[in-house]
Amino acid sequence: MEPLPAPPWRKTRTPKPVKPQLTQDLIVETGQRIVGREGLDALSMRKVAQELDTGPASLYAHVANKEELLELIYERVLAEIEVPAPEPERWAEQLRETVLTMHQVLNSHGDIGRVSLANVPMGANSMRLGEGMLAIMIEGGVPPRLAAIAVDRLGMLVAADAYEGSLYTSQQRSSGMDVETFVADMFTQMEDYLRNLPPERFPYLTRYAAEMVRPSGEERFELGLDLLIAGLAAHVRSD
Amino acid sequence: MEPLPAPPWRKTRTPKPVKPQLTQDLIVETGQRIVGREGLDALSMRKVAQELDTGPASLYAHVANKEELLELIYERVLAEIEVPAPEPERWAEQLRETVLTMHQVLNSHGDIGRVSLANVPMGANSMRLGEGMLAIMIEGGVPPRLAAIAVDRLGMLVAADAYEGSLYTSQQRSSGMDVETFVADMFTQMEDYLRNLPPERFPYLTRYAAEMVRPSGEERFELGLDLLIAGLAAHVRSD
DNA sequence: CCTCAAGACGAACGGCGTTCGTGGCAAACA
DNA sequence: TGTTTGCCACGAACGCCGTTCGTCTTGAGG
Repeated sequence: MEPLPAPPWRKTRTPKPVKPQLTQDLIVETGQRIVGREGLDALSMRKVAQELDTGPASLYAHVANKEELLELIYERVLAEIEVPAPEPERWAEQLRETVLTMHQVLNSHGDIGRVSLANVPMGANSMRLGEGMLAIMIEGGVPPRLAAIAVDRLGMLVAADAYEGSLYTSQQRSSGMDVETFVADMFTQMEDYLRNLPPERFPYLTRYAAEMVRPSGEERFELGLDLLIAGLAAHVRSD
Repeated sequence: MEPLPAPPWRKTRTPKPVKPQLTQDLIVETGQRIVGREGLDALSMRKVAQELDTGPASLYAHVANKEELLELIYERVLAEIEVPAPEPERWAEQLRETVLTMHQVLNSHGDIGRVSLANVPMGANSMRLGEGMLAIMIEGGVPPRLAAIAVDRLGMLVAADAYEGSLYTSQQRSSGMDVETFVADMFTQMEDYLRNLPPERFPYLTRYAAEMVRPSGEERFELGLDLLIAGLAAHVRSD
């Protein structure tokens, strides 16, 4: 049945407010919500469009392509992170806290951190964070050449960790189990696998299976971070 | 025109050797060749099949899915890497050399190293390398708990670096320029970008733009590696 | 009231990983 | 030797994906 033409005496109220106008902000926000809820791999232009009750082609008026959308989401998340003003005596702690905050904020938005591995981020907030870490290290006495590369390596550490973390969450998501039993299951499986390797070829792996498998993602990250900072610290006194 | 039936007096020689029988090895080798030539993103099941003069469905008799194919290629490349028997006095140098060899071998096969970021590798050669590094560190006096996590972090470092490297090569590939001019161009562009940031908000980035941009991928990798090893070394004496 | 640029969007293109069902062939069995 | 049986090859298709083209709508400026 075809819709009748509206009676002319009824004021045709504009049906606009039902569908809030499409803007870049709205698109980025929607993308961020999807990544946070279902992970980076689940983000597609089509899904963003669907969530906004439109077709995928409509997005391209506000966003150049998927890559740009990802960078915009990434930048939006980075905005949550603050960097302290340098206190030279406390440079190591400040650096540690800053990177841990990055790690924590990024991981609280799914695996969005992976983005900085696929594109070299150049947005305002990436620059702000880079500037902040560089300042902390240089004021703390880290040689500038070292500090510059350290910024790069620390960013990589955070990003790679987000990637690794995304593996487990995606596997867990598709397994249907709740997080705790899944993690427990996986741990015991991997530990068993290592422990049952042929001990004559793998004496160390079989012996230290627990040490390989047990530490949580957070412990691993902190330890890797501390190793890096310790390495930096070794260059402060002698220079 | 339909082919005539072959005259019965001609010995019908089996046309087999023209198309060497499909095996897993052949598939993996072909995949490895494609990754080495065009990069990981260019590898598709369809392309492998095409290179073998068949359809994509044929591959699934020998390989469970794309992920398994990637792991098999990765394992095949790892086979080229040897790990030395531990000499406790030289643990740091041995570790450094081993990781550098990993980095170098993996990078000589395109960006195949990225695979270990997307799946936790569990193949024979991954185990062999893990065992080797663990042995070197523990015999050198690194506390086992630390050594176990270090294996993980070092693997991540190599993988993430392969990922980062793949960005530049893919961009360079699509730009059509030769490697050197592309790298030179990109360096000056990034350095200019950093140097021309508003200096009151970014005093350090503008001042140390050269230090941020100049070091080559190889220098960055070695430096990050050395920082990690230095961090490890700090734990050897005191334990 | 007309013009015209910009946003919205349906449809389609070419690609992807994977599955289904069929067909043929060679080895195992009778 | 004749028959069965199980495996491998493969064409076709499904349901995704990012992106583009051309058309339509709409609202602001002249």
